[in-house]
Amino acid sequence: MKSGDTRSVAQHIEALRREIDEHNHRYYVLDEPVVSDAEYDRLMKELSALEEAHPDLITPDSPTQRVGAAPLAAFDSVRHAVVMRSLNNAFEADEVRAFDRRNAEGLAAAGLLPSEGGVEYMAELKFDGLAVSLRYEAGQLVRAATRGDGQTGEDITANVRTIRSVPLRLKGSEVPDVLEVRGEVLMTRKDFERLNETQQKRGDKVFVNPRNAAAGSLRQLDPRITASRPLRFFAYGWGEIRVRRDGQVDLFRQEAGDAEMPRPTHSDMLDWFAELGLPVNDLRRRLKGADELLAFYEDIGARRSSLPFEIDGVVYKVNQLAAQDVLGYVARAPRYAVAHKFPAQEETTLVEDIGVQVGRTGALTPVARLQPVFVGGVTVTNATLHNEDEVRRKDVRIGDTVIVRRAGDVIPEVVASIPALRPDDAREFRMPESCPVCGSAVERLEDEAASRCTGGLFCAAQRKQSLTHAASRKALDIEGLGEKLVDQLVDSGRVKSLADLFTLTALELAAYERMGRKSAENLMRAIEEARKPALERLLYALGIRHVGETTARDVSAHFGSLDAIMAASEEDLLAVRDVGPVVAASIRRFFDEPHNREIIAALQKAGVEPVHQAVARQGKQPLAGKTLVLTGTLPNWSRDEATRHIMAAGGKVSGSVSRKTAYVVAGEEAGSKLEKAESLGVTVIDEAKLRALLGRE
DNA sequence: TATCCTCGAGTTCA
DNA sequence: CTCGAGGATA
Repeated sequence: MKSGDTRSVAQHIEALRREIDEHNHRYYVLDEPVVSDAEYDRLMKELSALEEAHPDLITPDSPTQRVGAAPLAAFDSVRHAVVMRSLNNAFEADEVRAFDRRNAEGLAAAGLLPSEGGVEYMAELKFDGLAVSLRYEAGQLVRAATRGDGQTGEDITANVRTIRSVPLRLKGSEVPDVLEVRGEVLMTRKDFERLNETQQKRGDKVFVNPRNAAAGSLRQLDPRITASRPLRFFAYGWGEIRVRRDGQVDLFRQEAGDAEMPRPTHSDMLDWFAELGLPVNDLRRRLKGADELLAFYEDIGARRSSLPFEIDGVVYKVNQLAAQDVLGYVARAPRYAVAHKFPAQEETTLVEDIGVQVGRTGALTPVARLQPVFVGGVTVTNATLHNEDEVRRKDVRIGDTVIVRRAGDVIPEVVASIPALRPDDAREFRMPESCPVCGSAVERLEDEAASRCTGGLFCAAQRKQSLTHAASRKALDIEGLGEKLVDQLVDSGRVKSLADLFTLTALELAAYERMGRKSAENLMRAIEEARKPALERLLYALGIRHVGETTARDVSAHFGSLDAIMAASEEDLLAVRDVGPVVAASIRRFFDEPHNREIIAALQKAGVEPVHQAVARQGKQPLAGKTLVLTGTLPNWSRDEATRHIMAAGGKVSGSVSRKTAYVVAGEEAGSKLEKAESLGVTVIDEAKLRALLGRE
């Protein structure tokens, strides 16, 4: 081969590499690709083919060489040229104010008077991932290491090379001779979920959270596995830096207090990293004084759940590097920076016991009694475990340490147990064979997840729950009949069924605890109003299995009176839309039960008479035939109000998003339904748009 | 029969 | 909100 040929091939290869690097940068770092995946693949193929033909021209920084290394036996340890420090934490606003005050005083004492508006800071996100250090020499990525104890970490170069957003060589012609970049490796929530889906399909281990998934992926001895995991990287700091100046190599080490860094402020440094092609997160601000820092914290906190990745707080750093040097370090952490943490969304705690609750339908629900733990802003002591299978699946035992979460939602959830921390005397949960409240037999039907108490209304727990259900807002709406009072009424034997409620007198009520004359009168008035319920409300209040709000409404509208419903055969019932064999049989069985007939007779005797409201509301029906889904908190309407308005306009409100959903109405702190809507391409509107659709401004 | 769409039921803390 | 399960539909 002629040497001229080789040079032109080498030039061609280099040009291809530059082009691919640029596309990589645009795709993985800037998130704005300019070529199709197919075009990108074509370039990669062309490069591979050329390299295959000229193996001598392969260099380690070639984009084809991300996954090259063979599996390791173990990780080598690496000593960091400059220690990787940790940050002091702040949880309260006062601590942040104190931090700002200390900085202002410290700088003033050194003659560095803060500018107008206070000390300048760089505020950034605190990613919930793994801290790593990347070492570039002459622009080439030569080493990547975990944080370890701060002095010494593990060599994870082969794995980090597979992370697409980490450049194998720095961009630009003036790269530093040495640059140690510090940053965080993490996984986005979406990537995490997708990874777990494939893991589950393959029967592989499912990860508890994105952080663990990222940690597990980074600690693979086989880089090919890491390459298949969707990891990301964000740069936020640095260790050793050497830059050539006037032909001389200058050494810059922040900790040594060296005079001049390549750029004078922390934010300039991050901008410089971005110019070198390193991923730097956009959510960073230059701010002045404690008030602006706290406002940033609030703002990020409000957006936390909608960020693509998990963060556990924000970080404030004094922006002037000269000022950072003046403030210096205390013990392991810099004085010029602080991590302002959000309340943890996930915590570990101890399962002290697993109790059992009896629901309205007799379902026995295991509940983990937890050692109180502060998660997501509240102290959690109980968490449902749903059913026996769930306890098995999560392998939660009494005495276990578990991970507890309050995700997007309010309700605490046991995410997983940590078997490694299990004591020898940990006990497995056994579903009791008899009801803990009434002692009746417990049965679990085949193909059902729930175990049920067979005691029916003989069981005090079920009686109480059915009364509470009947009094609830969507049923008879009896205000003032709370859990405590129901307990007393049932325990005293005064109220055995729904009908007994309507024979109560104010005088009688006053005898119960915490029942003054005023409360008793209010309750009597609420009971009085409940004597004329809409038919669908009464039907719902009866608590027939499989008959909820919607079915009660459909059945009421179809038959028009309680007598007609009671007289309907299973076949008649099947004619109602959305009523199938199971629901029809359940309704028929309820009214065949002599005890239930007695209760209804007693209700009628007590003057309870349902009215069938003709809902034949004329007028405009702009949402006729449309299904809407509500999520989050609307600015002016409650969920119920919005539902009423939508129904009045002929629309339906459903609880879950599907392709048939016409609109998703999203308010503040919208949850997973918003994401689902976006993935299905369903139109998302806000309250104002909904009002416009309803024809009211 | 499989798949999608809804509905029902249970649930925490302040 | 999420899961389980019933009902409708292809």
